Amino acid sequence: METTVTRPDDYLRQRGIKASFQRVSIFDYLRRTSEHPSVSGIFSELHSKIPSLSRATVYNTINLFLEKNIVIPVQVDGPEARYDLAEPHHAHFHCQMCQKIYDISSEEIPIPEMLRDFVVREAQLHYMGVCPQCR
Amino acid sequence: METTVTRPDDYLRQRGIKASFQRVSIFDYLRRTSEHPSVSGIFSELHSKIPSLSRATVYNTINLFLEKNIVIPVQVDGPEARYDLAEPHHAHFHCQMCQKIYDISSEEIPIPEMLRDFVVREAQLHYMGVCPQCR
DNA sequence: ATTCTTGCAAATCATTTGCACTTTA
DNA sequence: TAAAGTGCAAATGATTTGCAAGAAT
Repeated sequence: METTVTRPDDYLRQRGIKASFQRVSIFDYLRRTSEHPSVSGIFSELHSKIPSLSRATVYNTINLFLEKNIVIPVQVDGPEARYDLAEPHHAHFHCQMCQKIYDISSEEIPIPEMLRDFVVREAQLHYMGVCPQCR
Repeated sequence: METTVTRPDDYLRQRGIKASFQRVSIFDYLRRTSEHPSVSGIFSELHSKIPSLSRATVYNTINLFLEKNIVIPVQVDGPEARYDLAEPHHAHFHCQMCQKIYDISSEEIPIPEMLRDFVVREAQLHYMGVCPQCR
């Protein structure tokens, strides 16, 4: 049995996004990393590969990805927003000491009866506290 | 049977916080409102009652409350952070059109086995999408 | 009297914007 | 080649900081 993984550029084009080198690189990095990076994080990572890369482009791209529901903001108490690829029913643990964000495997998140008349696009389960390394 | 509600100033003192007029007012407003306000929201609301109030004081107070786990940041994709009183196992729905945040009554949120060695201070269940008024 | 809090103004930092240039389809 | 994306630098807006004056114990 063979698994076919959609190529990043096709994935973007399927969503009506022109697959520029910068956008593909950013999407690709988000796919590979588990850092849940901020814009600065993405910028510093890719700046070495793409020296001409500008912060504004990273902001533009992230905003585009947010619009198209390709990424979601991850809850952090801090000055910079941090992002993750949008995968429905995804849980996170945010360490309040070291600011690291862990992915948590969780069962399906239930949609309460109360949200009957709402369009629910995303459900995030978010834990906060102190991770084992910081205790 | 009589219900005793802790007075705001006692609640703060119990947590080692001096109960200044500004702090009590801010805490009190967070208790009364269901706006999940930003710092500007708090400031505009209280500015009429306390004309001398400064934005810096609201920031100081919110940061103090965050440290003491009295408030939590609520996930919003937008420029300003928004806050709510910390009540464990609390769910929110964030409307991506009108930016309103609804409180959702939800069952106890389970703590996954995977977080055995973590100190979990808060668990938030966060839904995003479009509310009935904006559909 | 000492210590902590407030309020102002200036400083900082994240994010957005305008515009000339470059790339993609 | 037309339409859309990029990069720079300046602008904006949220948050933080330094410090003098004020309040609490």
